[in-house]
Amino acid sequence: MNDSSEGKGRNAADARPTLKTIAFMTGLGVTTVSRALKDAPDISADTKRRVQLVAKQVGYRPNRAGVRLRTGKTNVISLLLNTDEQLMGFISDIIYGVSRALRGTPYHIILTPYSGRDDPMDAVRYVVETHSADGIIISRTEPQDARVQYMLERNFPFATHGRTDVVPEHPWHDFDNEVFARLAVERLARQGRRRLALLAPEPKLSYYRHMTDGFVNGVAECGLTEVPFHNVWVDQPIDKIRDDAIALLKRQGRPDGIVCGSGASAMAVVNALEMCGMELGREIDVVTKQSTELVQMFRPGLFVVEEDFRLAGRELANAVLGQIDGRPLAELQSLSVPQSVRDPVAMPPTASRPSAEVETLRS
Amino acid sequence: MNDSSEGKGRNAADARPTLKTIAFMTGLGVTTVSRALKDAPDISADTKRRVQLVAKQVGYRPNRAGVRLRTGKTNVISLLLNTDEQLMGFISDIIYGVSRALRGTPYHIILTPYSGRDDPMDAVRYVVETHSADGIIISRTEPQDARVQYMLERNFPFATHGRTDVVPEHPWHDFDNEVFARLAVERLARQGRRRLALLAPEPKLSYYRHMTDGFVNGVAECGLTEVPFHNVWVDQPIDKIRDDAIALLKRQGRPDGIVCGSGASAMAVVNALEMCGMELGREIDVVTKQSTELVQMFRPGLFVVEEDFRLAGRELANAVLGQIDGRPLAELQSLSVPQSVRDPVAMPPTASRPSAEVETLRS
DNA sequence: AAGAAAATCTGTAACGTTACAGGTTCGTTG
DNA sequence: CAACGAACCTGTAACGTTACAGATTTTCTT
Repeated sequence: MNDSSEGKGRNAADARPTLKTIAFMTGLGVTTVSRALKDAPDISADTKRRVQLVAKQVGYRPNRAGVRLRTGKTNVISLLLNTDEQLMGFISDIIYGVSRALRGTPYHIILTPYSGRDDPMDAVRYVVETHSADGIIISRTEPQDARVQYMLERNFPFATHGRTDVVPEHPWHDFDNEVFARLAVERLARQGRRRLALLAPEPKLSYYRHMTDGFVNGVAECGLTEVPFHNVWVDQPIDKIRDDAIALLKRQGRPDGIVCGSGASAMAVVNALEMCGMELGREIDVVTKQSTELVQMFRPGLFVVEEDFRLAGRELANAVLGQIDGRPLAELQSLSVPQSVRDPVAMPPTASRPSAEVETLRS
Repeated sequence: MNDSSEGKGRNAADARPTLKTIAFMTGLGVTTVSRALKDAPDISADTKRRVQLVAKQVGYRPNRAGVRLRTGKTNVISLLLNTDEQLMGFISDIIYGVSRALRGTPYHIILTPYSGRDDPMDAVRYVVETHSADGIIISRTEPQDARVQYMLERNFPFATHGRTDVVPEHPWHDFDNEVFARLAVERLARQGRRRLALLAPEPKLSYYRHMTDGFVNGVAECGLTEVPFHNVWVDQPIDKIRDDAIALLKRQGRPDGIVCGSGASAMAVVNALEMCGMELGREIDVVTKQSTELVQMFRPGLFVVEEDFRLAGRELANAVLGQIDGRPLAELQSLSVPQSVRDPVAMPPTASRPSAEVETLRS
């Protein structure tokens, strides 16, 4: 036994206990304590129990800096966030989901924000180069996403919110925007609407294609007409969306149905309707995504499809963790498929809220 | 010069450069390099320049784990978040503000979420005990906030979103809810409203008192009547708020003006109005806070007061940093005072948005 | 010219952890 | 009874950094 082990460190009550503290208390070596705590095979069951008991008693918690320095493991997941105006709406839900999935694990969540003016690559590079996290979660993926390629090349664990076309494949979670758009179109068709417009995401993003595909196919299958509504995206400033929507509604063959790719943009569209003196549900119907009940509460006349960002956060977190643990790719990819469009709520207060109609499929 | 310094570490191109790398390249000792990089007085200007040049060339970045282990400094600010349903709305803005203020500093943001079911103290204790951050930001303060007392006793740097009555004082940022409520009441009075109700925050929170004080005084000064609206709080489930609001509006002497302590709750209230067949601006007026333009866009008939959570995030971050740097308390407390109520927007599209009418006073 | 002081630089140790390469003890085998 | 192996335990070194207590050289003083 190392006789100086008690003299040096202030093992008194005030300081945080370390392996050394426990080693001293149990009369064991530091190495033994370390191994006992991680249930190594070459430590006797007896010793393990003893060490673990003492460790719990004194409230031992491994020093993250020590572990990180020695092993390189940070026990951190980095959430890369685009902190621009309209994009921040649902991130709180994603955060919630991620933090829920990380509960009970040693992982911390660290935020690495970047604004749209920066190169999104910089943030990724920073985390990878300084190894300031064990895994990364990114969103707003593009079909050929440079960040994805970068991380794949460097074998850095990550998961994306949204699919990509990059090969080889990688962990992701996605909402099925194709199904969303098709459901929306079909619903509007059943309402008797014939001329539909789509407020789509930014064209460079992966899910632009999904959503427009679903929309276009739906329109074709239902024998409807698409009213072009271009150069506007769901995450542009809402003033701009509103103004463009007004222009759209004042055009010659204006739409009698609009599909909105996000809750916030739907607000702008509804605002535009009002300004044009149109009434939701009469001259026109609108289908939108909603991630919080607020959207439909504020505008009972809207058709909505639920998108659960908390679920997305959980799935994403589990995907990165799975990737870190080397689990097979198939388990790390999941698609959340909307099941139906919820009708506008009736004026008499609906007491109970229908449960979310979304289920997760694993590929 | 340590001749083995090149043999051991793989100083090749792939690995991250460390002090040792630079020491080898410059022919100096590791200590000298360390000191040169932090501009220590006992290093010649010449050497400093040389070292710093090389460091920049090779892209040196101090290893956080090394620094943290040696010095105890984590370079992390922990944001404690209550991740319950209605509370998450504006956190993305706070995060934005915090991350903006931390830009260019070595600080990272780490999230420490807790749900309402947990003791909020646990999260604080965890961070303080494991020293997993250099400073903490908390919100939802109570007049005698246990977390504040705990951190004060342990001399742990922090800042609160919301004031407390705890002595000694501590760094905080707050929105002046008293002024908000008074402005709201006065505006409603000028609209000719006589019977006002307040949808206040949870009574145990600090700002419950501020807001009710402002409301009650305003009502008294304007010679109006308060319609009691109790046992409902702004951050309760919005179904509950809506239902209670309906009950309120069906009561005998129902209000003709309502002040809402949050944007989300205002949506519930407006929804209730509709269900009771009342029209915003005719039988009744509503004043609410809005942190995003969406509120008024979606309901142009609302009176709103802007509350800037991004500003709050910035102020809070600067307050913790200031506290860590030992700056005087006076610089670490700031109050954001609303200047006026913005009137409902006219139906013809208002092109330019009036600039935020909020300024920050330092005490 | 000798000594002191200033200006620069450096090695050692330590922060807490774990990989690795031994130790020691004891029971078993031939 | 020597040799072996299994079962357990342990010390050393290293991860990258910085505080500290010297070294060494140069520049003043007197």
